[in-house]
Amino acid sequence: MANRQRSRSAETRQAILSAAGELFAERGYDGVTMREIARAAGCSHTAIYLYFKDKEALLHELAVGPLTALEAELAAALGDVGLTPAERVRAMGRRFIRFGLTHRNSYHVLMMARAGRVDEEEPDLAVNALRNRLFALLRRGIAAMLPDGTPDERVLAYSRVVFFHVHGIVETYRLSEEAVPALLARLGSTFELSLDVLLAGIERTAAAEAQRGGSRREG
Amino acid sequence: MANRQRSRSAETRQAILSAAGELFAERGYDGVTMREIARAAGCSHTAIYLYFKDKEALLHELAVGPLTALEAELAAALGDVGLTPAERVRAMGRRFIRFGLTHRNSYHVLMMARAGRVDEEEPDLAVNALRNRLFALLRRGIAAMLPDGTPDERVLAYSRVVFFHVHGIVETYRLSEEAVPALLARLGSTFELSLDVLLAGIERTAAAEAQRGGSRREG
DNA sequence: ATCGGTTACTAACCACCGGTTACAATATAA
DNA sequence: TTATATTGTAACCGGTGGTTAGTAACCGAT
Repeated sequence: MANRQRSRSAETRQAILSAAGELFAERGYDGVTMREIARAAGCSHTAIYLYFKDKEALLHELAVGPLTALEAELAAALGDVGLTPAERVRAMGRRFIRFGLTHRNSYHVLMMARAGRVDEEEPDLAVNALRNRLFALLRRGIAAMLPDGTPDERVLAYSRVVFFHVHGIVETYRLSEEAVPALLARLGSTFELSLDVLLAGIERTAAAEAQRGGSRREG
Repeated sequence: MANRQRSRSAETRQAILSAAGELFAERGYDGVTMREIARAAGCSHTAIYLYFKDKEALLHELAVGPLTALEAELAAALGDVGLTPAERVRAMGRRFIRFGLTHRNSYHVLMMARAGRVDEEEPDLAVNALRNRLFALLRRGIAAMLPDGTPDERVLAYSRVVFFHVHGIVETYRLSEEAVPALLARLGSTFELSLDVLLAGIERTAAAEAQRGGSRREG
């Protein structure tokens, strides 16, 4: 049987993936060359192209796992019935921030996936679908904390606001040399304050909006 | 006299700067090569190294002007006595966002300037000083809208929160293909909502904090 | 046992990058 | 006119991501 060849191939593929994962995490996507990955994986750099279309495809494949895990985390936060709607959004924000700081390369893939690619095939689509699902989870969380009957368009707007905020936090420290635990020890309370401000602001603004809308409907 | 040479040299230098400015704005720093800049400037790529240490120094020199203009804009917003403190912070946020979206490369320089460089000389320091001054302006704006007697440490924390937010907006659309006017037409009201949420959240959170602090002091 | 085809892989190469060096042309000062 | 800066370039360096032509090992079938 062809098991011998098959497993050899799978091992090489896995070695490439592991090596690339470690190196990307250590020094970032641009800071790592295909030759380095190959050296760490114990093959020539051309062998990588047998298993992955190009460097970016390698990164994409590495990102899908963590991103799927993030999706599960956000879904869990969204479904936590022991929390108020606002607390659920806070939990989602916290997890999103922690994820972004921990899996910097995966986060980058998530953000940089071009929305409207035509010429590509699978991997970009997978990431795009993932991104849409993540944003949908966020929207559901936001919708639950807004007054009943808030129109979809407003839910979308508030979701964007939340995204801007947490994305800003992640981006601010994405390239920091500081390890995540140290970063959270130093700035965790600032991040919490940030979420405080965000949620309080949404509640207040949305309430004012609802009141305006209500009185306008009455008048 | 040496005017002939001097002006020739100045012209070449300026041609390089103009070409690089246009190309960077069009296709981004990484998307442009020194050879392209040289071609557009009408010289060989090695000539660029006569006037600029390296590609990054070219970008830095291009960024100093716009960043200084931003500083003036923020200072003007901060000094606008016709506005309430919160409105002044809103004006600063608006200008910061517009700047970030309009001068994407300069913005990038501002954000990426490594804080603690040892081996570098002038240009990095200039950008760093600029960044510190910009953040100081923001802090003064925030301090004015917080309750009297808010400790510096809290002012800093709230300033970070504001920065996270506006930075998140800029980062979200930094790589968008959309032109700035189109972007603002489509999302300007979302950005305004975002600033609404941010300012309302700060006021509410800071008030709650002050009350806690006050009652604690009283008790 | 061996032969043909598939699989797994690589050496050599491509065009290009940012940056350096050794050298030519020209304008200026003496 | 001659010596010296100034201004510029061609050729090169080590490196990149990626391609291609070719090889060695394995596999199933005769």
